[in-house]
Amino acid sequence: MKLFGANMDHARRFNRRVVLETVRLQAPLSRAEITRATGLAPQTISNIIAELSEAGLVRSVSRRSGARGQPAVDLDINPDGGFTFGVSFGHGVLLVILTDVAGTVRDRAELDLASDAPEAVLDQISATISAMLERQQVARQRVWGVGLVIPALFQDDRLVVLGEIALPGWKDFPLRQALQDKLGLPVLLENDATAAAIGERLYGAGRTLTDFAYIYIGAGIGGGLFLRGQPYRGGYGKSGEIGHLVIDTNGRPCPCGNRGCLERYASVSLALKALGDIQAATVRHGDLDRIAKALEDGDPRLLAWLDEAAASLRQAVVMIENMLDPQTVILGGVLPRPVLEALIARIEPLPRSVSLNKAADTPRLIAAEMGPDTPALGAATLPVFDGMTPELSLLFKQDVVERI
Amino acid sequence: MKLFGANMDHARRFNRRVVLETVRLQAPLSRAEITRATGLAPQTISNIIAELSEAGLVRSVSRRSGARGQPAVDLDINPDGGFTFGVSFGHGVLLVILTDVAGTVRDRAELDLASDAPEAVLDQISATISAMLERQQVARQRVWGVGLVIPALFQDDRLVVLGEIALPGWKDFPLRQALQDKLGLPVLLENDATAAAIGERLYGAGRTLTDFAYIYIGAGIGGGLFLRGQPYRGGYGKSGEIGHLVIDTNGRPCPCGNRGCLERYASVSLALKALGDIQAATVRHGDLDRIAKALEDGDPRLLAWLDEAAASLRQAVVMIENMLDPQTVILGGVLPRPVLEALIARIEPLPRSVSLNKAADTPRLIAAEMGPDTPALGAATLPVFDGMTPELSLLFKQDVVERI
DNA sequence: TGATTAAATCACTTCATTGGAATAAATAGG
DNA sequence: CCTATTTATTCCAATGAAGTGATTTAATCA
Repeated sequence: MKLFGANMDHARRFNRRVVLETVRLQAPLSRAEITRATGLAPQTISNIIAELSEAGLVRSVSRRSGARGQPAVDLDINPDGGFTFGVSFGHGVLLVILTDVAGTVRDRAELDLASDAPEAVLDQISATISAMLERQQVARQRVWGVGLVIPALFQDDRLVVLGEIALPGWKDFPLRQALQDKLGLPVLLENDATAAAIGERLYGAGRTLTDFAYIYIGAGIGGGLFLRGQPYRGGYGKSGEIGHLVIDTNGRPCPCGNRGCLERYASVSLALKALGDIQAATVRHGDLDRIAKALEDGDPRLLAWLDEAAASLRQAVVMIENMLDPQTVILGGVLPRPVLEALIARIEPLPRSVSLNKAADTPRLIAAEMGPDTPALGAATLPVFDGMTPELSLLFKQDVVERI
Repeated sequence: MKLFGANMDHARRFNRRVVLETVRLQAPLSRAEITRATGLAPQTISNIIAELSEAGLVRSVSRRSGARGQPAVDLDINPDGGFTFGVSFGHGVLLVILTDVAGTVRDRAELDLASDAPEAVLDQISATISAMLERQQVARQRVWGVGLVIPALFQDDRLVVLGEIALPGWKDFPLRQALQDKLGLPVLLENDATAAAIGERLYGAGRTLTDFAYIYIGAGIGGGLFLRGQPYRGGYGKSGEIGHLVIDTNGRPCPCGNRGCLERYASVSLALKALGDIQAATVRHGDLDRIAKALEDGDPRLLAWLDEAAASLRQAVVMIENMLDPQTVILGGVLPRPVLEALIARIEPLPRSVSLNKAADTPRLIAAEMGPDTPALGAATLPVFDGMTPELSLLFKQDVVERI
């Protein structure tokens, strides 16, 4: 265990990030307001803003008027300050999204995967990204990085399989490094749930939260944790495997070896099975629309699944609350919004937990704001988070790419 | 949400703590070794050590020889650098412990509580502390603070009750502030499980760990989390309520309103009930010896309790692992060591979880090292942790007492 | 004994934040 | 319309933290 000391340079970089994050969350705001928000001296803010403007990350938007005194110049994040790609695949579909640092989607491509082989998939990703840069007239050096999301856990960039294997052939493939080498851009690898949590934190329901748990409903169930303003990946990088929380000791057997795991009751695969889809191990194109349609039609098979999923998720929420006492629990994933809302309606009211006593204005369970593109959107936020978020410990890491 | 900027003074205080923590964990070591461990410049370390020696926190112990070059001067923590008190009560007994900053117990007093009224208890604590300072010839200004542990959760220093009330009459009493005013010393309040986790982290089984969960077996069951090298208290300060993890959906009803909570299967109270103690809601003097004796005698009632407790704890461990992927889970509390070991032996082997794939040299479940005085010992570590641990965020807090 | 090696310190430099004074640009009030 | 007031921002020099490079100290090695 090595503890690193701090120096002026660390403080400098940390402060740039603090200012950037403050602007991001509270824009539009003036230099004077940043001063008050950060506790730094006005002169310091002036210097930092000058630098950030120079770098094209922050821009002046307007002069305020109406109040006394010299009118404040409002600042916000310059969307053209940088771009990131978000890539997700694993549902038989490859989704590539180009966003700017303000979180706006600039381009989007949805393709059928040509092959299941790792090399072929990487080629397809690379070609799509190059075409998109060309089409949007974005220079490669203005791209902060590429976020890659796969529905699995990993440790040191290698897949870890618990239970059934979602992606055979990928287990020992050095995915991140291979893509990074091919693209010449920094690549960040993350599991779907954690990426979604980061996305909600940057642009969605978790914007102002520091501590929350994200329950991700995809083909399986995943969990992403955000603790003390940072994603929590656990001692070995595999935290949030809430799909295997045991909901019913004598319940359905699970490939993981236990019985009654959450994932055996609430997942998109199971919803599809309930609707009569036999090959529902992976979620394929159009499946989500089918689920939305079934809800609209009041299909009793879907409603039965909803009830069962809600009952098991209710327990999972209480367990998470009792263990972590988060500010809130966010429920999200690939489900269409109406289905998600129907699910939440059925989960409530929640039973007692430590969260009962908290301020009444924070609901215990809320819906994620990103839509069904969640995996790719979450992926796209990874480089932004990595380059913007102030956490001194980040600055000691060797491989952090500094954008400021 | 307010984000604070850093300045040189923060870096300074942070680095003092980094050096102190490095010495604490790796002593004896030389200035040159600290340089290599922290990444700071030799001159910086020289300056910092000079300061810390001046303040009496670090001392030179010996000159090394045998190697070439100028012989290194080994340093370690000066035990006389500071003292802390640890106070626990709530088992009908008041326990006060005096330790130095190196973690050595200097004095210890175990008293029957004269009364259950808050004011009377505080008077008794205050008198005991004064007498102990007198007896050990320690000046009050050399005391870093007083740690106070009670077997309950709180939010903003006020008790939060979930289920049965352990300490009637205390609910809205401003415990921490009242004791602090009475003693003229900083008082830190913590729940039993988190304090025990901090204690294990500083001096026990968690010394070299950054991420672990502590399962505390007392009258009830509590949990203390240590994540990224810091105690995790949750969004509202009540994390770790693992006594109410649901182990069996259709199990025994719990006063919290749910069924099958862990606390209904594994706790000292239940062990005592199993041994025929009718009034076992609170654990009283001598009860723990009785349990140890029952194990020695092979009392079948205790063995049955052990089996049941082990089965439920086994599930809890797996849930914690799947949710947080900690480096390890530490089982501790007030149980006598042989009983604790018998319990762990019955919990193993653990079923599958994400922790299966981790390095084989780290066991998934280990026993805490502090003995039955755990609550008071954990309490005593609170001021040490608060004054020594390097975490930049701590330095932004207004009420942190700086010892360096 | 002199060369070599490593630890620790001395004198000086670097640089991000800071503090105080100065400047700019609006409103409020007479 | 003019002046006082208020607030935002910037100029300039000061502060104080870590860092650098040369130097001193004290051991082993040959």
